[in-house]
Amino acid sequence: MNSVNISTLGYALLGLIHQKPSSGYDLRKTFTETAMGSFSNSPGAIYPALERLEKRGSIQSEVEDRAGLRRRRVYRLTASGEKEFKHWLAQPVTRKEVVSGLGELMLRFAFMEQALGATGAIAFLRKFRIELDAYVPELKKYLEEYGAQMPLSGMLALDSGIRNYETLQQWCEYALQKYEEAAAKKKTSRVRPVLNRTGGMS
Amino acid sequence: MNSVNISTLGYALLGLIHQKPSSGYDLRKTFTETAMGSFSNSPGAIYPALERLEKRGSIQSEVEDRAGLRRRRVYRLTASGEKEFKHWLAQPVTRKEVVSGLGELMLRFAFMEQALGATGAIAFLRKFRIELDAYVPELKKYLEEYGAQMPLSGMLALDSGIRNYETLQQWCEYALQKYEEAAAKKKTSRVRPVLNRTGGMS
DNA sequence: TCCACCATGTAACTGGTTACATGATTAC
DNA sequence: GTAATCATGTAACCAGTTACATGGTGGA
Repeated sequence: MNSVNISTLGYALLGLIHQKPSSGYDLRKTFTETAMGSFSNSPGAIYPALERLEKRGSIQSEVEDRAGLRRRRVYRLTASGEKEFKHWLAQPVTRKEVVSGLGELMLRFAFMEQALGATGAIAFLRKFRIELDAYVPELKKYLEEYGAQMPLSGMLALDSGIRNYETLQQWCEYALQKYEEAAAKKKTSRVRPVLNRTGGMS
Repeated sequence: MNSVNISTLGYALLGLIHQKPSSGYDLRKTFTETAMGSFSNSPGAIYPALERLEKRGSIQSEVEDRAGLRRRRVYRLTASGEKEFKHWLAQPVTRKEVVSGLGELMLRFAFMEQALGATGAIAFLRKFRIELDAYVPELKKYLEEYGAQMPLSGMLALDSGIRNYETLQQWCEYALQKYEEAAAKKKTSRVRPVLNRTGGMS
């Protein structure tokens, strides 16, 4: 538990390593090949970030020396790293993040279930919805007040932002519903619920 | 025309100064009070950014010494600054920006009309739509392929991203329509079109 | 032989964050 | 006199970008 903060990239790495012990190369591949493309896959970002995390004691590495292939340094979470990761996940959704940190917010949510379970995900969604419900009317009011004196493209840009937040509101409802469904299934069948693909995701 | 690149914040400043010559304090206020809240309003970001822009010759300052109030340094665009600004605006919409630079993209659009006119805005929207139309199916395919093996929250996070891009597609249509309307009005009435507020923005 | 892929690093640079410093004016 | 607002700066720190370096393995 060092004093310096962990960056968004750092948490993304913690989350992926939490899923499965990985090497720097694995992580880079994840960033290039999966939908996490918003993160940089450059070695100059990832390897130093891993070093920092190791230095602060959140992860620890082990060199895997396999015949043939080049040795790879595989990282796994330490107990304190897992604690930090969960603490990050459990952070309440703030207004500030809703305004300018949506990416990190969604990252948190993506990792949430695996580390905090459905309960954590639901709590997150509820708080998120509250913040969205407070923010959207403000944006609309702003558009109404100043829209007329803006050039059309400025007005439309603002409108685009509002639409995005409204879409998030709808998404919150949808996601909460999905969790309710999953909970109901669990209750009746006593079996780990399989994803219900009816109704079409997206 | 220095060699170093201008950051997103730099372009945001150029755009605002292009609208109206401003002091650092004015610009900070804009970031705190308007919908441009995603930019930092900290003096440690803005004043150095203004200095850099001035050093490279994109803006130039003049100290306004008004009786009573503290002197303020007011910046305005130079000819070369305006050229750089317009060049940035005219940049084609790339896949990369669609994936991880949406913020800058919308910033560009917001400033577009005022500097490049409706023609520029329309060209932007068309290219944007093409990139979105190419990207959205890829995301959906990815969700279909890997969604089942992801935890529900991961799947939902991805779904949220897809919804956002779909909303942008719809927004593109809407925006293009608005520009067509504006063009039609201009043609028939030969008057600078007033914003049509019917149909409800957002 | 040379390319593609596996795999890890380093070094220079730079822009943004946080926090502190300063000082004038207006209103209470 | 003191708080709020106007107004501009500086300094330490740090993370990420770009680009380069290195080297092993397998296949064409």
